[in-house]
Amino acid sequence: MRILIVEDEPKIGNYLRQGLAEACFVVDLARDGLDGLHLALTEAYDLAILDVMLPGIDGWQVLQGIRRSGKEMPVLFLTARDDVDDRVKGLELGADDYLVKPFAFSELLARVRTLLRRGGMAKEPEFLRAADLELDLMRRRVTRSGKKINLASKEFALLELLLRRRGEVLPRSLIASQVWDMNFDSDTNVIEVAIRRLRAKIDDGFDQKLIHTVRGMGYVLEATE
Amino acid sequence: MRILIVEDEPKIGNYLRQGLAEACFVVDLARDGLDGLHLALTEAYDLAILDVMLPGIDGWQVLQGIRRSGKEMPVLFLTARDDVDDRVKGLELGADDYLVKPFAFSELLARVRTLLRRGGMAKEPEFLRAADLELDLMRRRVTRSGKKINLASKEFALLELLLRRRGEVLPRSLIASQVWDMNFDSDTNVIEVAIRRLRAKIDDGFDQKLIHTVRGMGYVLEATE
DNA sequence: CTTCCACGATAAGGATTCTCATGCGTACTC
DNA sequence: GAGTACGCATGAGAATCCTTATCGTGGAAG
Repeated sequence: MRILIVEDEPKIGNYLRQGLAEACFVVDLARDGLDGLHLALTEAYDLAILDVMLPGIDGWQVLQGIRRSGKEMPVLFLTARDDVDDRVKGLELGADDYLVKPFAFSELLARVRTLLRRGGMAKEPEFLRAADLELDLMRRRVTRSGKKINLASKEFALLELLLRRRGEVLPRSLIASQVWDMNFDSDTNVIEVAIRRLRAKIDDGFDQKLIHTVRGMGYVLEATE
Repeated sequence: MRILIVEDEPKIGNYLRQGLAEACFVVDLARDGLDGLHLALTEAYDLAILDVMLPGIDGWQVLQGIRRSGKEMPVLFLTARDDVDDRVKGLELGADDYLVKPFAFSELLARVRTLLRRGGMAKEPEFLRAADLELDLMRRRVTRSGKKINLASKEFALLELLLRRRGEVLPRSLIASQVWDMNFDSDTNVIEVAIRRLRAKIDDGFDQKLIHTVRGMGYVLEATE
């Protein structure tokens, strides 16, 4: 699988190249937008990773150039934390996914694999919803009935999992593996505690409870009444 | 690559099978020692993952049976946190690596890959040392001049990295990627803070400092005088 | 030699997350 | 129906880790 990286910061670029090479990808690295676009048009890649902020022409323009040429490989955008609008714009222009800097390499790898598996079709959704609860994946923000709710990172990860598999009863083992990178320790109740904290933030004070306990099975997020 | 798992707890066994299958390994799962040994002897595996506590014959006996038959594939042991002696025994019997339950799946995967890459030769060391500092990888314990030092997990990971590459100057970017799963955020000083905490525990109060700052480069652990 | 600046050290504070202890409710047994 | 065991809920406390702010120091430039 061939991947094109367009990234001007040498530290990041080299790290990505090295990390992806170790994961058995063939990687080309371009240091600016022009080089990147040129490579993208003359070579055949299965995926492109574009930084938004680039010297010369920026990531959007590279993306536009790629799409105009008719190339359809999936594109993953790298954006700075604050430039939310950039992210929206990138998705509108035809990016398939985005990643906010700073990010964990494992996160990048996971997304790269996902994009390659499904060939770039079916973009990442931007929102997850259930009843009046809304989770904004891009902005990493959560609201219920329009009211902003602040979630810590574990809380967010847990809610994201519950929402992605809304209606399914998720056993603890699954939750542990997804949110905690797996932990077979039975003598801990981190999950209960985390659920408790999450409930306090998204269910307490609301009539309609969204998180339900299924005794002996696990937890579901459901908007049934 | 074919992997044999011998694990009686269904939760763990299934999870391992699934996770390793997703990582493109061919996996067989045995629920007890006898089945496991039988499979190990009749089929050809590139690696075996053995739980110590098993119904019927235990993990050591399976290992002994494997070795007696002349099979040399690498063996990774899974042990409970408390049974330290078990771990030592396992290594003496010819295991190549061990993992303490509970563990992160990513950790397991990393070790599996390492073992497969080097074909099981060259066992994991049990200790890392520098001057009078000793890090016990199995017990996850650290002593200096024989005095026990309690380290938090990040501190331990950092010290382990420094010790594994003792004498090398490690740039921040490397440390960040290894200990923090990479983080390109420049406006944080987590590393300095972590180094500080680590120094407080292993260098403060000792004449011979082990952690040295190399201005503009990074940090080294060295026992030079 | 002095000044300035970048880099690192350090302290303090806060946020997050885990552990532990305990309470409650449900389901099962007798 | 009473007793009991188990699973989950909850609260309190602590450990760990990160952020921010400030200070110090070494090295380069003038």
